[in-house]
Order: sequence, then C-alpha cells, then structure tokens
Amino acid sequence: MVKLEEAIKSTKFKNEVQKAGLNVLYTAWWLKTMSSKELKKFDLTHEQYNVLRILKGMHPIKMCVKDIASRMIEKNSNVPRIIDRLEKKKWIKRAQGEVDGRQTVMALTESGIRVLEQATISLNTILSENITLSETDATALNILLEKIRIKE
Amino acid sequence: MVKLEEAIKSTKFKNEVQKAGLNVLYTAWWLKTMSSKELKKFDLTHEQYNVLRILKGMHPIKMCVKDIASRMIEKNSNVPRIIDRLEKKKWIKRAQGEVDGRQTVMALTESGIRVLEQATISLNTILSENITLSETDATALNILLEKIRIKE
DNA sequence: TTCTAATGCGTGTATATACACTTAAAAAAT
DNA sequence: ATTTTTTAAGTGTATATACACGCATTAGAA
Repeated sequence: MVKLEEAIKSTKFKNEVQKAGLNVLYTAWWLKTMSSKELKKFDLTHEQYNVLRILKGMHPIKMCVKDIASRMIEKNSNVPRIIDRLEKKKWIKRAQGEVDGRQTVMALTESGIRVLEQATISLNTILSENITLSETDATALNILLEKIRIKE
Repeated sequence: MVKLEEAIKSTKFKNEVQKAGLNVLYTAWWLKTMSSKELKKFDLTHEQYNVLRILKGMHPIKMCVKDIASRMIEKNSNVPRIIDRLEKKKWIKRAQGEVDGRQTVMALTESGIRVLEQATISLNTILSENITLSETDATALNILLEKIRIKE
C-alpha cells in the first residue's frame, strides 16, 4: 500500500481538498498505467481500446467520428487518428457516410470483435486482482467524484 | 452538474467499482483540462508547472533530474525534455552535477519564481471557484482513493 | 587496482493530447 | 435558387507519455 505522500514524496498539502485533487490525478495515472500494460499484450493502447469498446456498444450499427468522440473519457482525444491506427490493424472498417456525406462511419470487424473480447477478459482480470474496493465504497467514491465536479 | 453518465454517454456499467474507475479517469481529465487552460495564460503546461512547483519546494537547493522525476504525479514523465523547455524560457538554470558527474542539477531563476507565484495564484483561484468540496468530503475521498490503490 | 555492473541522463520513435486551421458537405438564410 | 453559415472530418504543430537504447560516470566486485 503506497500512500499519496510516498508516491509523490510530498507531505505539505494546503488542505484536504488540494490533496484530493492530486490524489485523483495520481490514481488516474495508476489505473491508466496498469491498464495500458495489460492492453499492450494485444497491441492496443488505452485509447484504442476505448474506441473499440464504444463501437461494441452499438454493434453492428455504424457510428460516426463525432458520436465516438462524445463518448470518450478524454474529450480532446483526436479520434480520426486513433481510428487510422485501428483501421490499419483491420479491427474496424471505415466508410463515407451515405446519409450525410460529411460523416465517416465505421464498425468493428470480426477480428476487431475478437481482440476486444480477449483484451476485455485480460483487463478485467488484472483490474479485479488489483482493485479491492467494496461496492459500498465504490458507490461512496462515485458520489464524492460527482460532488467535486458539481460546478461542471 | 454533469453526471458521468452524461459526460461519456454511457449508462451500463458492470458494477459500481467499474464505474468508479471511469469516474476517476474522467475527473482527472476534467481537473487537468481546467488547470491547463489557466496555466496557458502563463505559457505553462500542467507538467511544466508541476516541475517548477517541485523545484520551489527545495529552493534554493539544486535538484537533479531523478529527484524531480520521483516527485512527479505521472511517473513516466520525460523530465529531461520538460526541463529543456523550462530552460529555454529561462525559468530554471541547469548545470552539470559537481559531486556526481552523471547528474544534471538545477534550480529556479528569479523569473521562474515570479511566473510560478503568479500562475499559482491564478490556478488556486480557478480551482477554488470550480471545486466545491468540504474538507470532510475531501478527507473521505482521500481515504477511498487510497483504498482503491491498496494493492499498489 | 582493474574490470564489471549499475546508475543518471539524454535521445529516438510511436502514440496521444490540445488546439488551430482547412476542406467538403449540409443546413439555414436570403 | 443562390449565398452564407454551420458542421464533420481530417491535417499540422507543439507538447507530453511510454519505453527502449546509448553514453558517460560512478559504485562494486574480483
């Protein structure tokens, strides 16, 4: 168990709120790093995995770039370029939109579905092995995180 | 108030723990984006600001790259390159280590201290305007975040 | 003391983020 | 119907992340 103080070698926080901000940032980094290491085994990055997961949610309905972007966790993700890489690996198929010519629409391929399935199993295993939080605690955490963003 | 469900347009979470993971990632992105917008006014990125802040904590004692890296929130930050940019802006002064020739040691310059002071005031204002969390809630949040990383 | 291993830093590459700008198409206004 | 505005996607650039590798220096072993 590594406390925030050890992780960033700092003990002087202005107050608990400032510490909570740093704690959120550090925990996000920790989660991302753990996930990325596992996803690398499938030649996937965290963001590429996220796009596949979003496409899976609508499969086999095609989605456009904008729809995918609106579901990304990091809102400034450059979706066209993430898609470039997924297309190169033949995990998604991209085409011009028929209804709206401006759009690029896409869906998972068979191999895209397979790699997503395997990566998901592997990722969930790692996460459940490393995150030991009760449902009650998780609910409390969710409430507090919504509270921190209340002015959003 | 934007709930996670709206933010990432998703309502089906496996459980509260999975939702908490996504919530941490999203909240970190939200915090980072808000900070970065403010720091941009001072020609600073979030990471550059973090390095200046770390150097301030030891000032006027010089720090080496490794020491700075160990205090970064994102442990894979490429500190030498962040330092390159801060040096170019003359906010830090870098020199070869005298005791250990392998080390590069550095400290803030006068203008570095000034920009850090002003950026800190501005950043704290923005954060306190947008984060409305009681000290009690912040303490609870800190405890839960340490719990999530308990296997670290 | 000399050789070997470890360490600190810098650099190279691929991917991602942040943001501005361009182009083509669609929608709205005239 | 034509013009103007808006929108969707892609592209360019600077910075950062993730990670491997190389070089110089130091520490440790023989």
